[in-house]
Order: sequence, then C-alpha cells, then structure tokens
Amino acid sequence: MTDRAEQTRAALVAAALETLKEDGFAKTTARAIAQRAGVNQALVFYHYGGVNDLLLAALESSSAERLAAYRAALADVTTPAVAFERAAALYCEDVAGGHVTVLAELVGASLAHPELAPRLVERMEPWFAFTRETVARLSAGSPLEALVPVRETSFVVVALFLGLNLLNRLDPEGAETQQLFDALQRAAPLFT
Amino acid sequence: MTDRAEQTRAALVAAALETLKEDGFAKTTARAIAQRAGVNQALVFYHYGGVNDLLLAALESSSAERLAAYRAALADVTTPAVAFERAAALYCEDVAGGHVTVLAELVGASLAHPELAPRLVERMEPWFAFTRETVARLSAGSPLEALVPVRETSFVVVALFLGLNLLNRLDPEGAETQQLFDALQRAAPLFT
DNA sequence: GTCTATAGTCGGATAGAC
DNA sequence: GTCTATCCGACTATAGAC
Repeated sequence: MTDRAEQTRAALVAAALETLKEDGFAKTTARAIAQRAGVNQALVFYHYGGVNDLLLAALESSSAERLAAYRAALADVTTPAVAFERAAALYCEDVAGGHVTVLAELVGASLAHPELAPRLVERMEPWFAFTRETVARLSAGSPLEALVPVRETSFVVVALFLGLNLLNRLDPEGAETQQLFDALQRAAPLFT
Repeated sequence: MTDRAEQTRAALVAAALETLKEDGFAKTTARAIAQRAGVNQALVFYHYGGVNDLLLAALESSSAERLAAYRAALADVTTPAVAFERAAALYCEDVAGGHVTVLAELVGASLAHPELAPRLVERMEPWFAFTRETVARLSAGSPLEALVPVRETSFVVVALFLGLNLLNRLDPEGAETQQLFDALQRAAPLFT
C-alpha cells in the first residue's frame, strides 16, 4: 500500500461522506464521488470493489468518530436530566455537521436496497451497545430500574434518534427539534 | 374519465403499493409497476405524469385508509395504558400488512430524492394532527397535562413510529418490537 | 495505481399507430 | 386510452494503455 494509494482511499471516503450529506444517496454515484475527490471514477472499483462498499467504509469512519464524541460527552453523566441536555447538544452538532445524518441516509437507502441492510445492522451494533450501557448506568439505583428494561429502552432511544434525524432532514425548516429538546430539559428533572 | 381508465388508475395505485412494499423504492420503476398492474408502462406517464406522482397518489390512498383505522381504534380510548395496547395491535397489523411501511419507504427515499420531501411532508400532516389530538385528549385532566407539551409530544410519537418502522424493516428477524410493546404495556399503568 | 475508453444495462419519457 | 417502438441519459463495471 503506497502513500499515494492511502491518500486516494482517504479522499474517496471523505468525498463519499460529503456527497452523501449534500446530495443524498441517489446522487452518490461512483462518478460523483470520484469527481469530488479529484480522482478517476475507476478507482472507486479498484480500491473498494464498488460504491456500496465504499459507502460502508465511509460510514464506519464517520460512525466511529461520532460515537467517540457521544461516549466522551456522556461518560461522566449520572442523571437523565443532564443526559438529555448533553444529548440535545450533540444532536444539534449532528444536524449542523450532518455526521450522523449519514447513518439515517444509509438506513433510508437500505430500505430500497435490501442487500445493504444486514451490513448496516452490523455497523449499528456499537450504537445499540452504547445506549444499553448508558441506559443501564443512568437507571441503576433509581426507582426506574425495575420499570425500565434496558434492552427495550435502548431500542426505543435508537429508533427515536433515527426518526428525529429523518423528520429533521425531511423538513429542515421545521423548528420542532429545538422546541423538543427544550421541552425535554423541562421534563428531565422528573426522573431524578 | 371512462370506466376503463378508472380501473387502470386503480390498478396502477395498487401495483405501486405492492411493489413498494415487496421490492423497495429502488425497484419501484414505471416498468415494474406497470407489469404488476398488467398494463403498459406508458400509462404511468399518461395517467400520472411520472413515477413520483403515482407513488404520492398511492401513499395518499394507503395513508387515508390506515389513518382511519387508527382513528377508529383510538377514538374511545381515555387512558395511555389502553392507548399503548391498541397502538401495539395496530403496529403489528402494519408490520404484517406493510401498510404504513409505505410511508417509511418513501421517507427513506426522499432523503435521496429531495424533490419528494416537501410533498411528503404535506401528506404527513394528517398524522401529526391525529397524534396531536390524541395526545391532547389523553393528557387532559391528568397531572401530566402541565408537563407534556402536546406539540412536542406528538412530534416525538411520529418520530418514534417512523424510527421503529425503519429499524423493523432493516432487521425483520429482530424480535425487539414485540418485546418492546410488551414492556410498554407493563409500564403503561404508571401513567394513570 | 491511475488513467482513458467503452461495453453493457436499465429506467424515464415520448411519438405515433391503433 | 392503450399499445409498440424507440430515443436518450445515467450508471456500473471492466479492459487495457501508461
């Protein structure tokens, strides 16, 4: 693996992410990615074997970076109230930077392209694991512990996160999201 | 508008829905729909002007029918506990019949095809209105009323519904959904 | 490793006969 | 209204020169 090749691969991954965020899955073609990366279209196939594999590689890199941010921000949180607050801030970052939107985009796309689905599910597992850990930690020792089944709750959290991303992307003008997190923060103290 | 034409239009709508549910958006082409409907491909353009317009018409018909079922099932419900129970039953119907999955499919697709998004948002408004009404009715008079802002709550409900549909479609083997509604029903009495 | 060129496929859309 | 036939464009993917 030469230096040049490594650069090309990195450029392709970055270009894939940008194209996905700015133009959507349907316009994220080998041609579009390569043009944005400033390399030839054939290199998508040479390096990644195809567009889908490149996109999954791109998701992996984006997802890892973003999950690390979530882990860091929620590591020392012990109350749901603070967790909601931090989650709202991270979510706003995601809306602005479009990072986790990449996941929503691919989830949407894999409805139409079933061959993507299982490979996507694999790559979502770290997020489920993270929410399970966090839910378990936050509910431990509180009266909620007996009522809140960790597995189901984390499933709901991920579903909600995806759904919000989707609605937000559908209607970017909608001010719903910010209002929602404001409301959540007002409601959060109830849990403590 | 002759009788024959009306039949053709109906066949196209039905075929569009089935194709969307069984094959996903990417494979829902004018050719595929027309073949399933047993008519010629050109009629998609003659009657609807294009594939997207046919799909939106199909969504409208499916959505109306389904929304009516939800309204009927929740009309006489007065407690969140029962509402959860009914919602679980309806959701299971949707999973089995793929009805509201059509919406999830189009939402996913419109991430990739931004021109669909605004027209989709229009057609989702009845669902937002319905959840707003229901949330308002269920929280009225309870101690929750002051804590639960109707608008934000209904937004969350719709987002969650979409997200669950998506996750469920991504991983049809996952038994999460049923477990989830079981858990919801256990937790529901708390609200009363 | 990277490029050019191109084969092969598929879907949207329309013209014109019936 | 419905059909046949066809054009056009966009994409994936590969072969082969450099």
